[in-house]
Amino acid sequence: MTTYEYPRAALTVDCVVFGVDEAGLQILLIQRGIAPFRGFWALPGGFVRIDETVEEATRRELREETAVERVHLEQFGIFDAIDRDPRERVISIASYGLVKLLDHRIKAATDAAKAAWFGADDLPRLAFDHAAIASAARKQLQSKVRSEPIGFELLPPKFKLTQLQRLYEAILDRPLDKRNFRKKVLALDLLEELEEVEEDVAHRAARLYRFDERKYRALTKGGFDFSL
Amino acid sequence: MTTYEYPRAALTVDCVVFGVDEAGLQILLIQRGIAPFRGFWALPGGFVRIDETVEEATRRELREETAVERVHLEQFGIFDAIDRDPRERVISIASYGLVKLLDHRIKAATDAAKAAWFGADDLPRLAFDHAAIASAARKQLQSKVRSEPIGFELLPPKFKLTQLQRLYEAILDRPLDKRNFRKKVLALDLLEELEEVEEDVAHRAARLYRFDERKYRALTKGGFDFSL
DNA sequence: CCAAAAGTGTTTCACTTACACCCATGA
DNA sequence: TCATGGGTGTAAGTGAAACACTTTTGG
Repeated sequence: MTTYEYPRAALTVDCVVFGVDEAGLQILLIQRGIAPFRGFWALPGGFVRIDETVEEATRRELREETAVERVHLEQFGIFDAIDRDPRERVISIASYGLVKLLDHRIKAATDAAKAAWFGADDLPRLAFDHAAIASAARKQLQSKVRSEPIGFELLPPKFKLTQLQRLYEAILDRPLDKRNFRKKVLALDLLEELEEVEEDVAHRAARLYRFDERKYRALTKGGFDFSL
Repeated sequence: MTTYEYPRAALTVDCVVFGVDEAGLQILLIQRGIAPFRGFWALPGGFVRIDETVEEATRRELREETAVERVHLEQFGIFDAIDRDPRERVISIASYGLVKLLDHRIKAATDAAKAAWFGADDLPRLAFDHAAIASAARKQLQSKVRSEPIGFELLPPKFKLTQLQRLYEAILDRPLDKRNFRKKVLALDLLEELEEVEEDVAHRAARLYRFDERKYRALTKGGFDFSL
């Protein structure tokens, strides 16, 4: 059991990094410099080293390839088709990541590896089976957002309810009723209403809110329903 | 990219096989014949070969170690702590499996490897991190059973509603109201009511039902709520 | 005063929950 | 006739969905 009868598959991680801006849900891609799929856009990712966990590998690859550092990660699937990589047998563990776009918009563009954001509905042709991975990630995000308040990971610390609503609309890909949305999200009692309001806008200033992680942790034991 | 800078982790699969009988939810374990953890009970599983998918590896290991053949499998997690295997770095992909206990009750006991069923609440001390894997599998099963009718995988083709209710009670680990359960499960319109009834029982004979996979497939696009 | 987004309640309908008794069968 | 599980309906409460106008601000 310390020697092996069989050759091993290689293990990689791939990560679908989501951000949201005015244009909706965005995904971070890198352009490959080497074959196969040279010149194609692809998900950031790479091989898992023997002395790191899967999450550590994912964070390391994101740092190296896209300079993304603060990111909420969730593993969501395994991609293991025998021929998904033409070079050799590679099994990939897929995660999605959520970042506050403003933090990362510029960094990604200035990193050595060519990285860029694309609209989630408007991805270029991707290397390997990355299109399938990205599509699975969106489905997973849609389903996860109903049972956990992960959406807040995508917003700045202070935000207005309209921003939050736009975020959920982008993720769920359907319009939500304003009054019902506010009623429900406030009823969860996870938001702290701040004194501050928006400034310098040509219309009524919006009240700002902050996600109250303390209240969330208190609620989280027992699970709850976040569906909208 | 065809040679590697870094040594590779080994990739394994582990499977939490669930069955249900009168005593409730059961889990299938094998007793280890070799070190480490010699003599301990463990989840069936083993190394993934280079020419098989993760699901194929899981099915192969189940066949080899427990003679379990017909099983509904779902991957649910990755166990990747650096030191989870004392021999070397091993990353494991965990699945749970659902079997009709009657099919497998005897086979498991007669296979070469020593295998046996244990009450899910009454597991022995397990090898490696298998206790954590089994516990995660139960949680996952509880949550999955709310969104998909996987419970039927655990029952014989023809069953009575009381059996189905006992099954859900075993999985969810709480009592359910008989009238509400029947109302809801019939309202889903996934069951075909058979002409046949139970026989040779010392009380009123129960009507038998069959899961209608056709109707399920029709409903499945759009997703639905199976919570009880 | 106009444009643009913020903010606010009520009604309807569907679903969930709680709850107790009679029925059929074999021993 | 008794013991055992099978089978049935209703009322009250909760949550989801639909829906339109007034407020505030800067230009």
